[in-house]
Amino acid sequence: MKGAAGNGAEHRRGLWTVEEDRILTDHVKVHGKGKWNRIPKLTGLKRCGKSCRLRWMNYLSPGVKRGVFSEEEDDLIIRLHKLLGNRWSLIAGRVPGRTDNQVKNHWNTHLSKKLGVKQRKCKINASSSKSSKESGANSRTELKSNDDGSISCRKDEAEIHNAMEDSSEKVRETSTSLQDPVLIGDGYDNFWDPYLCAPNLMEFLDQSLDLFWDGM
DNA sequence: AAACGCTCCAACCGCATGTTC
DNA sequence: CGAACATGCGGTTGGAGCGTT
Repeated sequence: MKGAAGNGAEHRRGLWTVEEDRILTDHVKVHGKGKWNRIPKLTGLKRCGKSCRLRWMNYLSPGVKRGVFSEEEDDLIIRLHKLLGNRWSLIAGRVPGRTDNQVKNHWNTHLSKKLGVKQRKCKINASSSKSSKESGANSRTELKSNDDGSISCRKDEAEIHNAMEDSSEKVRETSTSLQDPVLIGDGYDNFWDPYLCAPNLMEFLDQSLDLFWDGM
């Protein structure tokens, strides 16, 4: 795998064995999810907590669907990606049984080729991990729908405000409503950034999906 | 049969944010 | 309030498996 930095030599790396899977599954069944960093100590697994979490979330969790993606799933992912960009966790949240990693892999290996889409970078979600390293900061922005229906976002409010201001010109030029969405982006001819106009993410998604289903 | 190249997915990394103390 | 720890995310990559030469 990648460089030795990070978890140290005390942790095993690479593919999980059946025995490791069994130990982790047994532990989660008994103790539940969470406190991943304690699992190696408690179980004797020579894996870091992050690795345990990832293995459970992406493979061992009973909710995870295996096997090939159906046409319907493909279609849903394509539409959601058009709406959300590379926000894989959000997309996966709308595709039952699929994880963000599965969706991301499927997009990168199948769907992007199928559609002939260049890997786009979200306007706000600007930098790759490499450029993040170079700049010393990750400018990723994440949308989250809260219980009260509002949207919270992992980014300084000032930056958010600036981004919105920055885009306001496009907003004025291109749209004032959901029926006439905000169009930005480079990979697609048009990209509608929900971040710029949605008061409520899930409501927005539902509306948007409806519009896309109707419009296609 | 061996060597090579390609595809695809599991897993890793670095970073940001959230939580606890 | 700040430090330490825990969790979650997206980008990237190693390598198993398969097809081709």
